[in-house]
Amino acid sequence: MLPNDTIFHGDCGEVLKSFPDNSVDLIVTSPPYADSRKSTYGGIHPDDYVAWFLPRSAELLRVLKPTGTFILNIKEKALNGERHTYVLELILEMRRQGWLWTEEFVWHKKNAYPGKWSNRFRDSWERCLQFNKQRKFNMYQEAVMVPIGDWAKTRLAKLSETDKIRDTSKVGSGFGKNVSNWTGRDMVYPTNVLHLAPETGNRNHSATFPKALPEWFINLFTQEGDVVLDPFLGSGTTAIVAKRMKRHYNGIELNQNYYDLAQRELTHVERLLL
Amino acid sequence: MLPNDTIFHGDCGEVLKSFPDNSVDLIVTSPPYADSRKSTYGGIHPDDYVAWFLPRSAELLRVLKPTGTFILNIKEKALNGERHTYVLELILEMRRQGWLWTEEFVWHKKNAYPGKWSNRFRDSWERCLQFNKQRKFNMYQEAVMVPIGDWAKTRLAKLSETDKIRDTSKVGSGFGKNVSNWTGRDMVYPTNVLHLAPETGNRNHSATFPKALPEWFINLFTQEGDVVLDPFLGSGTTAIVAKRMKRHYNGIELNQNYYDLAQRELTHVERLLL
DNA sequence: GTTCCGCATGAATCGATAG
DNA sequence: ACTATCGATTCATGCGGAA
Repeated sequence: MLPNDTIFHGDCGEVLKSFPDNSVDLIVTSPPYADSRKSTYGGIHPDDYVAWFLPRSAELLRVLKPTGTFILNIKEKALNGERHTYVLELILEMRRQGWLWTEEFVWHKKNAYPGKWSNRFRDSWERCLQFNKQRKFNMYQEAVMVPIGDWAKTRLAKLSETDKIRDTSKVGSGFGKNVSNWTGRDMVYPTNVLHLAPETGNRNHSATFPKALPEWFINLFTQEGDVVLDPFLGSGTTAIVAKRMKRHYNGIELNQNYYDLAQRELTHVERLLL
Repeated sequence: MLPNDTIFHGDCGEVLKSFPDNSVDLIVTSPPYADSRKSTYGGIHPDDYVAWFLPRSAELLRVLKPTGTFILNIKEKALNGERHTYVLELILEMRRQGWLWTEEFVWHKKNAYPGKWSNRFRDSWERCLQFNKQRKFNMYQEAVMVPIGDWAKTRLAKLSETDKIRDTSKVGSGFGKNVSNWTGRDMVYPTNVLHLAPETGNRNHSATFPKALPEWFINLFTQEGDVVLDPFLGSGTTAIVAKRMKRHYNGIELNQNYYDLAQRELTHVERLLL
């Protein structure tokens, strides 16, 4: 049996072995980027990244339902003046593993990390790779429809966290539907480019994973009561968002501090929702 | 000798052989996309694309100056419900050929044409892959600076004491800043995400390659008098823009109709410039 | 309660210098 | 020669306290 609404402390490559086959509707995660969070994770060298990731993605392939989706938020770093190729190689290897590479969304980060270099500009986008087990999968496009016009800037990016909490408690059906309630029929489907600002104010976790990102994919690929898994949970963003949206969550986190933090946050959120 | 301001009729794989080594400052092109412009180009199947492209990129590597840059505007198509992997494979193979993969710019097409599919949204972005021969290349960043955001007006109006010195981040990210460095700035450097609307008006060429795209890269990677090459010239956009910007151009086009069209347009532009 | 304003923060990368 | 560490660079946001 798949445990519901649980987070685990450990390496997802190990923890996932206790999960049953075909039990998760959506995996959405942002794994540790190569060599970047050295102080908190082991710091995997770019050259070793694919070999490190593949056993874990094999487990993810096993636990995902045939109609489910895997969203992988990742970006290769620049090394010796070049973009490293490990993400490209990862896509090719995951296909050999049995995954279908359905789509690549662009997450455009408006307030990207500052800096100036002689040979490149600031990197203001990341990949959100969509993988599936089969060509037919669950997708609820109506749940992420947006007002005609500049959808992301005017709606998604501007909603503050308190706005979302208020809306959730009032309507209780997730934030995408609320938007459609307000604006009536002038709605269109979005594109594969997402405009979201990373949250820079989080003092507890160095990696910015804005709530709106998992929220958008949870709306798009799941319904209420479905199971969302984040095998690299970090400070718990995905689980918190899933819980608020009335989905079941499962999360795995290796780092003790993040695990504790996620536990605390989730307890807090669950109390709020009662 | 490299001919200046000339366009050639033929396959660039052949025509380029008459070009001398190390003679071009910037190559910017949008090659025929796999299998998409079948009626006009032969239609290379996605599975054959890499093998078709590599001999041509080998010639491009030869003719490019060591300080030069190659910008390849390309996007893989969706086939059987998946994104095809030929662009990823092409990047890996071009590196084996000797290219450095310096950067991947995202061209966000704001007015992407509408459409609805059961398993994906509209594709509103394309890759602009930057390749170089060596880690040191010519880049004129000042030429593409953009106006600073509105935030600066209020933020920089009054500086605190910490704003005037180098203030190191407390979280150990190693990032320090001196806010007073920004005062008096009107223009800032852009990021690696380009926001340009495709031009819809050109009925003569099936691929939309807006003038602003080659223009931006010509500004960034060349100075007046430099040589710009487009080995898949199409209706001549790159050559026309280069000419207007006082760069020398060379173009190659296989299709007779596009070749004639580009000739006519260029004659017209050159007359205007006199 | 609402708006305004000050301020810390961030999945970064390169080149130089040191071991 | 090859790796490790360190300093320099600089944009836009959301939060919290003040008005």
